[in-house]
Amino acid sequence: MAGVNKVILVGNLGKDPEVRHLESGSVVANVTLATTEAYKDRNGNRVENTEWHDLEMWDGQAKVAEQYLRKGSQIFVEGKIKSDTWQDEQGNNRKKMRIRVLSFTMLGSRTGAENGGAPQGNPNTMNQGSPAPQTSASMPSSGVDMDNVEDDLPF
Amino acid sequence: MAGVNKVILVGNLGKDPEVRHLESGSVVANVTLATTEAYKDRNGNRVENTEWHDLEMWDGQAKVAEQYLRKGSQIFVEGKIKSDTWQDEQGNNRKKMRIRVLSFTMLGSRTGAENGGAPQGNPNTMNQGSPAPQTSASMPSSGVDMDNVEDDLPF
Amino acid sequence: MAGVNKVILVGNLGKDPEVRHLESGSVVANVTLATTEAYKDRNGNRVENTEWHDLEMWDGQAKVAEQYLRKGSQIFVEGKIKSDTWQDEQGNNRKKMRIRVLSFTMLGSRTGAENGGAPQGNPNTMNQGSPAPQTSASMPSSGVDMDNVEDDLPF
Amino acid sequence: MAGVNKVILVGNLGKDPEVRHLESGSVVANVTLATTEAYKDRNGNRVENTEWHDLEMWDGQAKVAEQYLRKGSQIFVEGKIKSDTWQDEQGNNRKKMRIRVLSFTMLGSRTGAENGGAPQGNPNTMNQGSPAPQTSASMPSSGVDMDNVEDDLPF
DNA sequence: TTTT
DNA sequence: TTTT
Repeated sequence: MAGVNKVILVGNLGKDPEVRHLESGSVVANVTLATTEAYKDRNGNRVENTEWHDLEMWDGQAKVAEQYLRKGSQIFVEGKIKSDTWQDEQGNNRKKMRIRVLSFTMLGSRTGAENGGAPQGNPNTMNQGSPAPQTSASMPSSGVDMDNVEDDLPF
Repeated sequence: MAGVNKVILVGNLGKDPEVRHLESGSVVANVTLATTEAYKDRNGNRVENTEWHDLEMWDGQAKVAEQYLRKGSQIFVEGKIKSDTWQDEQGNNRKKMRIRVLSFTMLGSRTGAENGGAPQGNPNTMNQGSPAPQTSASMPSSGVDMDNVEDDLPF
Repeated sequence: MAGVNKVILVGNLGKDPEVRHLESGSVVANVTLATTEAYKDRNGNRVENTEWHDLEMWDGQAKVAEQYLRKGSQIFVEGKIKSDTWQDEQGNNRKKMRIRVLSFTMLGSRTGAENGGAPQGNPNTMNQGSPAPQTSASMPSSGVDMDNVEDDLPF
Repeated sequence: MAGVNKVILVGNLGKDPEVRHLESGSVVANVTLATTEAYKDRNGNRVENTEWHDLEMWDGQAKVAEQYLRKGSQIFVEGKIKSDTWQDEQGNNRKKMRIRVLSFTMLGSRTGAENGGAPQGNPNTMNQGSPAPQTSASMPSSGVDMDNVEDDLPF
C-alpha cells in the first residue's frame, strides 16, 4: 500500500493551548493555528486568506506546548492528517479533521529583549475586530531544550 | 504574517475521479485518496490504518485526472488544506476540509490499462536518447506532458 | 518521468546575501543557511549539529533577499536540489550541490532592524481590519508584498 | 535555534544498492536516485532534466534496501541533507553532500504479474545510450512488511 | 472506497 | 558563517 500522509505548516497560534491531563497519565494539547497566504486579486489588490488548523499534540509535546506556546506564537509544524468520524444526533455521518503533530519547532524567538523592551507597535490597534492571532511579548526565550519537539505514538 | 500550508500525500484513489465541467468553463475533479500506514501494535500484530482524503483539482489538472486517473491509481500529491465553512439546516456551524491539489504525479507504471482505462500511446517513441529515467512501457500519456501536473489558482 | 525533488529548510543566514546583477538583467542572490539540530548523546549531553546550505535565488526573490535578508535572518525555504558538475584543473569530475530556492518566507519578527538592515515601514497602516495573523510591529516590508516570495524559472 | 532540514524525493534507482556490512555490525546502503523533471523550453519543446542524488541508508533500512530495491525501483524518500567535509590531497577544502534517508517507501509494485509476465515494452530499446535507470521486472511484490521503512540514528 |  |  505504501502511503505518505504529511502536513507542513508555519503559522501563529490563535489562542493559548488548551491542555488536558488525562486520567491515564497522557497529556493532550489542542492548538489552533492560522496560516495566512497573500495574493493579488485581478485588480492588483492584496488579498489575505487565512486557514485555521486544529492541531493535536500529545504527552511530551503537549507539555512543551503548555509551558512555552501562547496565543500568537509562531511555530513550524510537521504532522499528519487524522480524522475522526462519528454519527451526530440526527444519525448523520460526521467527520472532523485534525492535524496530529509529529514535531514542532518554535520560530522567531529573540522577541524584543534586545531593543530594551520597547513595545513593537501597538498590538491593540492592529487587526481591529480580527479573529487573528498576534505576536505578543510572551514568546519564550527559554534556554530550555525544546527547540524541536517530537513524539511517537504508534498511530 | 508569513504562512506555510503544505500537504504531501502518496496513496491510491478510492474510485474514479468525479469530474464536473462548469458553465464558467472551469473543470473540477473530486478525488478520494487513501493513505495507509501500517504499524505493529503492542502484541506485535500488524495493524493498518487508512485515512481518506478529499482532493480537489482544477482545470488542467482536472482534465488530466479525468483522462488518466482511475480507481486504484497511485499518485503523489502536493497541495494545501482548504476548508469550507457554512451553516447547516439546524444553524450549526459546519466545516469541511479538502486538499486543494497544487500538483500531482502519477506513480508506478501501468496506470489502469488493465481496467479499460487510459490509452497507453506508444512509449517507444518517447524520450528517445534521453538521459531521463522511465518507467517501463506503460507510462500513460505518451507524448502528452502530464507527468507532473501543476495548477495556479490565486487561492 | 514523474520525479519529485523537494527541499524544506528553516534556518538562519550565515551572512548577508551576496547579490550579483547580471548583464542579462537577471539578478542572483547567494545565501548560506544554517540548519541546526540538537540531540542528546548517549551520555545525555546536548549536542548540536549544524548543516550549512548554499542557496541560490533569482530575480524577484533575489531582490527581496537583497533588500530584506541579513546575516542572522531566519527563513523558511522551499526549493530543490540542483547540482553543477565540471572538471577541475586535474581533470577530476567535480560536483557542487546547491538549493535552488522556489519560495521563501521570512520568519519571526524584527528581521534585522537592529543591525541597520531593512527599513521597517509603518506597520500601523498594514492590513487594517484584516483577518490575517500578523507578527507584531516589525514585519519587514510593510506595504510591500514579499511575505512569501516565489519564482518560476523553467529549471 | 530551531532548524528544519528536510528532503522529499520521488525517483528511480540508478543501480542496485551498494551495501556494506561494517565490523561494528552496522549496515550501510548507498543508493543513487534520479529525479527527473520535464518542462517546455521557449520553443515549446519538451525538455527533461535529471538530478542524481546520493542516498545513504543505515541498518534496518539498509537491509530492506539490499533485499528489495533494485536498479529502476521507484521510491519515495524522506531524509535530510548531510555533508561531509575534508581536505583533499592538494589541501583544498572539499565537501560532499548526501541525503541521509530517514524513511522510504516503495512505489508502484504490482509490476506486471497480472498481465501474464509479458514484458512491458522493450527496455533495451528505451533510453538508448542513457545513464538512466529503467523500471524492469525486478520490483518486489513481497508480502513482507517493509512498506515504510524508518530509521532513527541520533544524527 | 484504495492498496499490500 | 547563523541561531539558542
